[in-house]
Amino acid sequence: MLNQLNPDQRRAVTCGEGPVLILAGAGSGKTRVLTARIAYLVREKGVRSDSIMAVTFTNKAASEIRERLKKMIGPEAGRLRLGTFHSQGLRILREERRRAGLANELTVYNDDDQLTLLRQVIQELGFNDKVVVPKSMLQIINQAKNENVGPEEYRSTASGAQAFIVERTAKVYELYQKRLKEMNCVDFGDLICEPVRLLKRDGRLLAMYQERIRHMLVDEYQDTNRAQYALTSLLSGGTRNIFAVGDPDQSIYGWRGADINNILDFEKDYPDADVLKLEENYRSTKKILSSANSVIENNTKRLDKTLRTQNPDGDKVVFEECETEYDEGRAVLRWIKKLMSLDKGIAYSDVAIFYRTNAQSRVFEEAMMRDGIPYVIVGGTRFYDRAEIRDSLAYMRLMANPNDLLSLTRAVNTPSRGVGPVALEKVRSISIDRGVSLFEALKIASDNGVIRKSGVGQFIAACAGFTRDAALHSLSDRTLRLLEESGYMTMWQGDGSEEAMQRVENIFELISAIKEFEAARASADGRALQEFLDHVALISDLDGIEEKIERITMMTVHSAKGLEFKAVFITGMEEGLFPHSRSVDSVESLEEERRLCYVAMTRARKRLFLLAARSRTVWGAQGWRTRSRFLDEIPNEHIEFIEFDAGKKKGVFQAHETHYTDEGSQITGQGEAVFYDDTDADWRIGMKVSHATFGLGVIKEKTGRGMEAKLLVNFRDVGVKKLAVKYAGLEIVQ
DNA sequence: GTCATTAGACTTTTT
DNA sequence: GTCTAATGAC
Repeated sequence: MLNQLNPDQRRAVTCGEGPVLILAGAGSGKTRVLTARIAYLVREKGVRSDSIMAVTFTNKAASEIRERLKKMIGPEAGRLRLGTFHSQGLRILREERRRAGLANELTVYNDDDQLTLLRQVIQELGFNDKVVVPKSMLQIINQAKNENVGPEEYRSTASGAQAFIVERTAKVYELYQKRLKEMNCVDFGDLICEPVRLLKRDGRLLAMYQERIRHMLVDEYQDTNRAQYALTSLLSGGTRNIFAVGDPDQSIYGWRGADINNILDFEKDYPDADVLKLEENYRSTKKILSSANSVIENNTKRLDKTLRTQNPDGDKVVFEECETEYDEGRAVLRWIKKLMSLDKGIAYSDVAIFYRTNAQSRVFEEAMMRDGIPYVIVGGTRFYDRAEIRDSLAYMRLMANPNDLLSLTRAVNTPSRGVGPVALEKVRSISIDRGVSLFEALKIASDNGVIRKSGVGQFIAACAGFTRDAALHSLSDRTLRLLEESGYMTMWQGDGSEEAMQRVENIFELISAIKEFEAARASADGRALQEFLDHVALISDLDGIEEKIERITMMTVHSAKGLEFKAVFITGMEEGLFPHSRSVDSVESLEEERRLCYVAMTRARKRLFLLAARSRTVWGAQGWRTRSRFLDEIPNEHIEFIEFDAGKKKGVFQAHETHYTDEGSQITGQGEAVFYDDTDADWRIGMKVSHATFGLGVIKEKTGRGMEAKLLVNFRDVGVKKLAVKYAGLEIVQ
């Protein structure tokens, strides 16, 4: 096992006890080291595998580590405490509930559920949701939870002019937490915060965990937030055997509360820590790697680290500037075809298209579809986010947790069964008065005529059937029957529209997912429902990528982390998109964008293509673009520019399949030419111009077209001026 | 209470 | 250019 590692990797794997930080550059064998370390501890050091906890950020990473370990240490691998932060947190919460003698009912809310609950809470408190905006509240509460700040502590931050606003937000936060608790629900943030709170409050519980966990290993340490940091340091506090692996250059989740200081300050927190670097890259060609290195070197807040490789030089990085986003799609398509014909060793599954925002995927999807190139889009609208799936899950969640008000509200009134806000309020008060669950209260309300409509009777009967048959039938069968007998399926089967049929199909796909889940479980017992719901709450689409299937992969740059492909296309290399416009006003967020770019570039093994469009339609309006500053950070000797053909600039462009009628409506067809007003192309944001009296300047903003355009120009000597093209007599400076 | 229509927001990234 | 939430008519 150790023979397959290089000296640095071997040193990392075999280092002694105590805190260890491994700074592992992209493609340097990070997962391999983490895996080998666990195997080393179990096999060479005789550490019991159930005393090792290893946390990752994605299920994919966790299962990859588990699979590798199965090969190295056999069935022992199954006893490791290995999983995502969130799954480990949930496990601790469930263990604790069991210990406290509470029911196993616990529902994990995602951000949609959070938002629904927040809207209710804001209304209940009598706030105007135009002033107390649910989305902002969600953001503030999530952020507080990332930083491990509870409602009381949040309230104590109030001071000065902001005090009133903080106080108001604290009220929302407080009631939100109260409602969650009443319903036996937790949100994503709670999965980390709540265990931390429990461990801090209960010294005996903490001692028990610290006794149990002898070794803690953390993957992607640069992406941990304060709460996750607290959790890992608490749990590993007994032995201080914390083995953290990460790369500060790949920290891309600052917006989600990741605190890059957790890794940068590791040596401060653990002065006796061993810090080791892995700087040999096994993935990319020299040209790709040094291009990526020269981009990331522009960041100021870095730990000193330079990746090197013994791989061949490879081909130059290609940068192609296209006219529009549709041309960008065509350019990628053309390159893919070219790659396939040139290199017999390359398969569709070796190719990936990356973009900064999900909205960009559409054009590529259309391009691939037109030419019959098989593809898969990772992320975007998730399967489990579709309305019909969320409905079905609401039925299931209500069965698992009869106090889950949100799921009850959704399920009981989909399809509508005459239970509006008024009836629900009655149900709620029955539940409080008689001390019964919400679902029980619904039954009572239906029996004594508070709710008259017959639909509710059918609903309750179907639910009762689900519970009654628990011992006789599988979860998947019962779920299907629940959806059929309650009248939910009929709701969609009624109309024969394409859309409704798709929805029914999706529901059957959910049923097969349940079947699959049941088959993978060792035993059939009463916990299947709860476990399935936990499973879907904590998975993402990324976990479902099947690598062997012959198709190209399209995804956001964020989802690409941890993956690698022979050929990578990074699209939309434009200012405002990459770096994103919402990230350019602060150095911190700009540097995060640059790290994101670095992550994207280092996914490529053999070929790297960068693309940009000179004009792009955003929010339904076309706008001119300047190319990304990151492109200028790559040395010229590594890059091959395929610039937009300047010869075509004057005159007429051809060969757009989309064109516009006089009324402005869009027609898609072929063979029609589209004429561009070439005077319009003369003025682009970022372009250098010269004025007779003001001198040299750069165009900052533009309204209008061609000679009618009005420009905002930042002159080198005299500052920003507003100019009308018609009168200004500007010249373009090349 | 229900349904259809409209207005508005949204598009940075996700466990 | 798409989806959702709010609104108003019945």
